[in-house]
Amino acid sequence: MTQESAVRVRFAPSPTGFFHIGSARTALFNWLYARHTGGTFVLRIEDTDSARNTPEALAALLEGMRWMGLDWDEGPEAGGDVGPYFQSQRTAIYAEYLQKLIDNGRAYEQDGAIFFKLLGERYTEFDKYKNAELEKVRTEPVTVHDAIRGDVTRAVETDFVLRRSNGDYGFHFVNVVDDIAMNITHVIRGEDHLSNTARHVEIYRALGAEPPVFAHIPLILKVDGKGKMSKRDEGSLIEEYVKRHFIPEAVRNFLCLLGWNPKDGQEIMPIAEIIERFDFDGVQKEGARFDEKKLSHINTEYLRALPVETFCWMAGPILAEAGVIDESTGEDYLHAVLAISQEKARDFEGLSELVRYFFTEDFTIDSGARERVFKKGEPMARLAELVPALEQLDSWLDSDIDHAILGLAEKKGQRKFDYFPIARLAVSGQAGGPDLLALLRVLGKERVIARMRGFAEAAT
RNA sequence: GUCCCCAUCGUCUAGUCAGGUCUAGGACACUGGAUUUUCAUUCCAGCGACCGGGGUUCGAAUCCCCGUGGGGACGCCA
Repeated sequence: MTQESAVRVRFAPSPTGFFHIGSARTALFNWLYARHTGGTFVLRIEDTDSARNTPEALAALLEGMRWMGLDWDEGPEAGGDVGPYFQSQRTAIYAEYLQKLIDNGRAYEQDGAIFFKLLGERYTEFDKYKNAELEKVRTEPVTVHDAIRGDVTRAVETDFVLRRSNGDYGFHFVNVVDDIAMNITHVIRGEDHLSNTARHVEIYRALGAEPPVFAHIPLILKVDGKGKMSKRDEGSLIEEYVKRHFIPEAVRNFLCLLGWNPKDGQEIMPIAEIIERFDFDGVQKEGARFDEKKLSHINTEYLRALPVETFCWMAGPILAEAGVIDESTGEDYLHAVLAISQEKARDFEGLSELVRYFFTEDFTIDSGARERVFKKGEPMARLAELVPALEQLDSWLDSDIDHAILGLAEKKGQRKFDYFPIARLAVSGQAGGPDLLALLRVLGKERVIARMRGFAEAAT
């Protein structure tokens, strides 16, 4: 695995300003394969469309890659021997390869554009889809050897544009030229390119180059409805998960599982293990539907597994951003709150609401929680008994509080847990949250007594 | 419309390539129960699928064909 290999894969996005989940997974699979084989992962920017390619768009892309933990060996900021890694800077190379095809007799000019010339008998046919008379070519069908799907045979029957009349080069051409010039050995890309591949192979052959190994991975489909997930769909942008404070390793782990699996049911795995086990044999052929419930589950697992120090370090900025804490918040107190909250949290997105009452006296009493607590027993009576009992305490450890409540219960002929729900409600306004004893301890005696008194007064 | 790819629980999937061990396994979600001071965790149980039809075979989720369904490609977009 760590052995050097000749494998060279590439991820060739066109910067649009967003990092689409499908692109992210294509990048991920390429990266996994490179790391698995000890090969080289190349990042090539397909920025031929100058109109929509901005520095911001590129930055967004690179940021997304970094967030996902996908490091590239060659490309922007990394350099490499076969650059430049921006298509916009490679026109001289394209011109050179195009000249080869012209010299070959495999390219010709028409209406100011340069077309690729297919080999075979020509005839004219009315094409229903394009609703026009078209010149078609009876070509020898091309068989593509796909590492995931096996042999796929498809014929290309119309000449296509290599260079547009405005001087820009077409996608199919530059894509192949770059892959040849960059010595790409494995092309791992979305299944939407499968039909284009025959065209690409034609170009390889015309250029006298050996086609790489192709591996077409399944597409990510909409959660509901038809078709593949597009940038307009909810949840389709990596940026969204960044904003919602998902754990990048969790998102990456989830994406690995969309279309690939290790066959033994293992799902949550350190990336090193996934790298070791990743191969084309485990890649699915069918499109996969994006299931955010599962993503959330994996994210929660990662969250709970975080070392408490890491959890605190990650939570701080999020709580600050939500206005739950500020510079005046004590380090130790914050740490204590987070330490008892981590196991109850599902995600960073909901953490702020989960812990808000720790940091303000201006919290509300949840009506649903209130209803539940008041459903049975005499909570107000219990609360009235509780306040003086707690007030007497000199020491405020979990065990001290526990003993006090237990003693009180025995004296009053109640059960210990007759006091718990109302205590929690009075100090937090909630019916759920961290372990009650820990919660009271962290809140501190003063605050607990004050809140309980306040609650009792408000109720009368 | 033409061509290409695909087809197991609601979803992600194992099993398909090398037919029997599959009364089809796991995970998410959902439901119920146990534990529990709340919430959650954990544990147990339940729900739930081989798209249809033909064939081949002693035997098919697995192989073949047709149908249907889903996805994709058919730009002087990438």
